[in-house]
Amino acid sequence: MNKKIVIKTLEKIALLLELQGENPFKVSAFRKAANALELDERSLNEIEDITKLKGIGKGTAAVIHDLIETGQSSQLKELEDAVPKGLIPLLKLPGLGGKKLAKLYSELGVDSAESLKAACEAHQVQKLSGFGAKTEEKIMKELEHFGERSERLPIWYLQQIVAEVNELLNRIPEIQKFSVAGSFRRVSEMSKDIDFIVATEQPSEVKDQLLKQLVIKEVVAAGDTKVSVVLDAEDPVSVDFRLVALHEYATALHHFTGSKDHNVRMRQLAKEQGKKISEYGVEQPDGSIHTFESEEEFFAHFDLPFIPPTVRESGKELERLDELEELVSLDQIVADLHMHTTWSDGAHTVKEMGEALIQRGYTHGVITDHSQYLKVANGLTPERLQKQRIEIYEFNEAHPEFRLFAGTEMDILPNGTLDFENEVLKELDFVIASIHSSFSQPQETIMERLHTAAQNPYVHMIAHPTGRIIGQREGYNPDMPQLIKWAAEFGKILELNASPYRLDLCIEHLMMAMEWNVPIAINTDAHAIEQLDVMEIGTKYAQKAWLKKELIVNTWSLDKFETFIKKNK
DNA sequence: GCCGTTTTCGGCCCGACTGTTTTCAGTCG
Repeated sequence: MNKKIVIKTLEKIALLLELQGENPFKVSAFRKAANALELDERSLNEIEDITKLKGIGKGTAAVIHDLIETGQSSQLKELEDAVPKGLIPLLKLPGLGGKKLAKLYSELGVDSAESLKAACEAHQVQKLSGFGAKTEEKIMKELEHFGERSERLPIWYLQQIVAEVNELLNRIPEIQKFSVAGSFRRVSEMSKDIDFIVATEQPSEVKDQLLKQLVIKEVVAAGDTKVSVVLDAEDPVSVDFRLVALHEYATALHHFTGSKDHNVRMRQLAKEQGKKISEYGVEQPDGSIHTFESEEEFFAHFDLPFIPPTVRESGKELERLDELEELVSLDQIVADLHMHTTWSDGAHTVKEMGEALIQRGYTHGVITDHSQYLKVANGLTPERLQKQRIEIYEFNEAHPEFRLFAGTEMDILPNGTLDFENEVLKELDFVIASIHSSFSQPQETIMERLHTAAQNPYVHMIAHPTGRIIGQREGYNPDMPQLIKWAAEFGKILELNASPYRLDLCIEHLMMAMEWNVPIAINTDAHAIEQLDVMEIGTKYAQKAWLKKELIVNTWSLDKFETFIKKNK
């Protein structure tokens, strides 16, 4: 039995229980069980007693055994019979959870977006207890955009899918080389599908393996050059696999990485030289087909430097070749200025995070746990902050080759004040100010809050300045041109939060910040060591905005950084 | 449903927010 299927089954049961309005703790028990399995590195066969795993008890173990023995879960089947399929996507409507949907279903027979809409239009919904006219109105409004929602999927969601597929492709011995392509490779915020280029001499064997090992909802095409499927994930994802010969790999990768406009521009350029580009190679004036070992060689064939996928967008990049060298790349990053530890809501200790930074070859970093206001995140009081500082300085004594700074991610409170007094802030090496609450205040109020932070002499940086979550929420809608001007005026850093959930600032605002010479810090906001990896996404995203590396604070040397953070003291 | 124990039942993160209510349930992060 495939462990993935077990995990998915437990998660599906949780979802359906939720829709029945079940006890939320029971629902989360199934999710926890799924999570426990996911976190355990062993395969199902290697786990002797599954109930020994924290989070798996009698009930969930029974589901798992049922699944292993019979190949299916009777509990899931029962639930699927009891809960209409059309209700599942409705859980995504903001304001509708399991209980409300359960009520809509049992009282009004709502079982799909269509029937929900009809019930709203007939003003049936507002008659239910717990519902009112406002709720009904809100549901109707949300339903308008409902269909469009899943057409494009956010990078943070696709990232997990890509990681899983990568792992699978790695395990197929007939595959010589592979890479993700398409807009995901270009680090787009949203993509409608995922493309993979696979080099192999045995396409039909690879095809069979793919069809066998992927968790597939629908097979769209299954030939020897292209396998196209819809994966059965939480949000179904279209994935195309292009199977090519090794010598075609570079041109295929380039072709399917796009963008369309970039390819058009490249083909124009080729035509001027009497050549023709296709996914299979470059046709020379004499009709012969030229192929390449790598994309670098491909570009060199046209006397071009390597153009990173991230900037292959409008075609205009071919006129900005001299700027390519100024773009930031991961190996120039020497610091991470925003991360959490077990002192607040992080998973690893100060020591563990610090050592992880050293291992990445960084020269310095800042520990920035949450401040006292954020009680759910176990935010630090001034007293705990002081204790933490001792731990940080002890770390520095033990690691003279590296420098860890003591910082905070301090909340900008809803009432416009800061979570710490200046007395507290001035003891810290680095101060981040962030908004985590009352997103729906009017812009004017939000800007007053941000202004307080921007003009405070002890604040160094504003983190995730808009508060957006890609594809999920807009954030608190600050007046960004104004905030950027303040940052320039008061000498503050603005963050490019590298988490794929955020990528905040966005490209447009990064470009604006660059015009104003505002320094940008690309930070992971890591809550665990593994999340330090998102620095790669962050630097690639910075490339998309053509951000010049001298403006990027974490390419600065330790000396330069230290001079900058001390200048206000 | 799981866990842990002051060992078989109460807590599970918990507080803000919203839209209902008229003291609170459901949702959300």
